[in-house]
Amino acid sequence: MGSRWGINRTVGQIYALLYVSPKPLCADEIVEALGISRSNVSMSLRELQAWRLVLLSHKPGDRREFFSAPDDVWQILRTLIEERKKREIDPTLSVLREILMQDPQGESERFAQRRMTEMHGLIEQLTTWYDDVKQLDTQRLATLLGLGSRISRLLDASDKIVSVGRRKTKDGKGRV
Amino acid sequence: MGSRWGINRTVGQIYALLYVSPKPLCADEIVEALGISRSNVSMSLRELQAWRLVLLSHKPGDRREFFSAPDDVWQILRTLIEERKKREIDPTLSVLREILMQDPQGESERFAQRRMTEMHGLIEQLTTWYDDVKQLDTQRLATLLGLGSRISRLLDASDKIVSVGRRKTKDGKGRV
DNA sequence: CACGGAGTTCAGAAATTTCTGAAACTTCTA
DNA sequence: TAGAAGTTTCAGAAATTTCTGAACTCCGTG
Repeated sequence: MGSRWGINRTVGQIYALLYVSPKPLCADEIVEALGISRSNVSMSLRELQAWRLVLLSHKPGDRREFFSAPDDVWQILRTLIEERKKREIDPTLSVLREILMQDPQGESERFAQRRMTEMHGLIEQLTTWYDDVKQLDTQRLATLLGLGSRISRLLDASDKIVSVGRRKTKDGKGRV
Repeated sequence: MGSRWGINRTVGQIYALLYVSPKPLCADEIVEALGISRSNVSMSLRELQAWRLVLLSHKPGDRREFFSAPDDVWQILRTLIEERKKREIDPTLSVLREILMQDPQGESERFAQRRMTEMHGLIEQLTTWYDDVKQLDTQRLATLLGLGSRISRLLDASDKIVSVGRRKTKDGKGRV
């Protein structure tokens, strides 16, 4: 299924298996379930650990390691996004910053820099927003999502809250 | 640079080139600039068109086609997200739905279905939210992003707006 | 209606990514 | 300290993806 989450096919398969499995699995159980090599499982689990997507557990008197996915899907999503940001967005941002440090040579360079400044600004706005929003607990996040189209009306109200500061709002409608 | 946007390296390079280029380019100019084969450029441009990421233009008395990226980065982002959703999220959702139609056989199947229901719910919540938010014009979207951490406080206020309906809010603070 | 420039197609080559088996390593136990 | 059970590593094999050159289509022109 969806193997375009920044991880490869096998890793995805293993994670899907752990996700739907009612109890933690050990490496050999995964080998058997998916028909892939032991070493592949080992490397893939290592990868999942690097992504902090799996939980490790042990049974008393058993040396094997058992793996499972977190219970909370929201938590999984948060981890996934956090890791992707770390691996993809952050490096992109710093490359962009480096380029923007240099002085542009000639007209087309200037244009290119302007464009990259725009791109940088966009990404930075998004990550700033994300860094804020990720602080919210899942409950509130769900409320925010559920708000949906009403968000627009609310925005108008917030224009006032923000611009007028702490003064009382007169109504919930807003302008435009 | 960032070639993990669901498109391949060359396509990314070409798009980056178009993005920073002050004027539309024709296929041969891209060949020359990037040192890749004509056929590769042709196929990559085709791909970019399929993603609706490029604009096509012509010069009078010239049969060649000229390509460029939209001026507005926000618009580029919107298109990118929309297309990825169409290609990745939507198919995932329908596969999930299909699976959830079937009756689970046995205990572990039941568990698996519960898990998939959770996943389905999560994705649906996110896409519903997205479908709403994408209606907003860029101006408002920027405001929403800029709101950042204040969003939390606002959420508490919105609890009231939503639950009390259209009545006037007493202050912008909220509780907690 | 043959020519040439522009664009496209596609089979195989090249590059990249992923997977495997065999050997090495680690711990625990007897 | 030998060995059993589990895990890890890694060089090369296999699979997949991407790229290319050569042939082809599609116009408009002289």
